[in-house]
Amino acid sequence: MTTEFIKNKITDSGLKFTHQRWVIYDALHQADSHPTADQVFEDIKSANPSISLGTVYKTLDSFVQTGLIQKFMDQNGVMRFDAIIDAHSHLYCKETHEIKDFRNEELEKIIHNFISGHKLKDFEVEEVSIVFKGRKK
Amino acid sequence: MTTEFIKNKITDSGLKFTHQRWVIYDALHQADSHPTADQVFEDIKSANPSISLGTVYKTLDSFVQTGLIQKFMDQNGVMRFDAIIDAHSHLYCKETHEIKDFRNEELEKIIHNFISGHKLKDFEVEEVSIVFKGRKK
DNA sequence: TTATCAAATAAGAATTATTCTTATTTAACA
DNA sequence: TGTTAAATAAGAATAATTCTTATTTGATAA
Ligand SMILES: [Mn+2]
Ligand SMILES: [Mn+2]
Ligand SMILES: [Zn+2]
Ligand SMILES: [Zn+2]
Repeated sequence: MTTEFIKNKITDSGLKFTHQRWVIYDALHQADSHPTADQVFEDIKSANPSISLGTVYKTLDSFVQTGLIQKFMDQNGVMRFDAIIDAHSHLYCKETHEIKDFRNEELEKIIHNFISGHKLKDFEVEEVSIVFKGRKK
Repeated sequence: MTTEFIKNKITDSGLKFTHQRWVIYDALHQADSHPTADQVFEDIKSANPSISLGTVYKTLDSFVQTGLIQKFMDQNGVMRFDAIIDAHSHLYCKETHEIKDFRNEELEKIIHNFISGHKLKDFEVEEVSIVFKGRKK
């Protein structure tokens, strides 16, 4: 993922291109876990000593608003950010609080079929969140 | 659900029976939504003016510890409590933040089968959380 | 029934992830 | 290169939850 590619991602979504936005997007994209705002901040602050945590929050949130990234709450009430935007599930480890992606087409298809076949008359489903909770071994 | 029945639930789980525990369990059980600790507190405080919010938190948590109730995080990072302990899914309204139960045996069976058929070698699944996010109409 | 004591509660302080406010800086564009 | 709206840094404010401690209470046994 080149600097130019990231720059285009950001400008295409209608946001000004800034150093902070580049660094934050890059850090999130390279993270294999699903970092919190604070973890992103820790990742980048040694190389960017003047960056502020408030900016990390605000920037991540504008990325969410423009559809560049996703966010969701974890079991501890902390926001987690995800550079992957297409439908996928998560494995949550109750011990380490790590969250790993679980991509499985069959599961996505099963759920999609289930929703199509069970239209609820008083609720419009927009997205489905599936979290497998347990512990890694 | 009689007072005696609630009392037995509480004492059978190894907890002392107290007025606060009775009132809190009763309030949660009567709630059709999935109330927050603060909502439970609001529900009961006019009839129990000396009860404290800290007690509501602590009591709900000991109910969770003994398996009497469940709890989970909502999308806003607020704990929600659920008197229903068997497996079921939830509908989350993005507008009102209401959470409704969605009980569907077919879905539970589909998910159960999926897990049995896809044992992950480095992760032990203990529970599955399925939330349909959208809006009520 | 009454005394005992571990457990539960009330009150308020502390914690912490997140949001808000405001002065300063900067990217985009004319 | 100057203008300006938007972005940022810094720190204060917020709010759900947890923690601390003094007081009260439920369960048990004398
Ligand atoms: Mn919070
Ligand atoms: Mn919190
Ligand atoms: Zn993910
Ligand atoms: Zn429920």
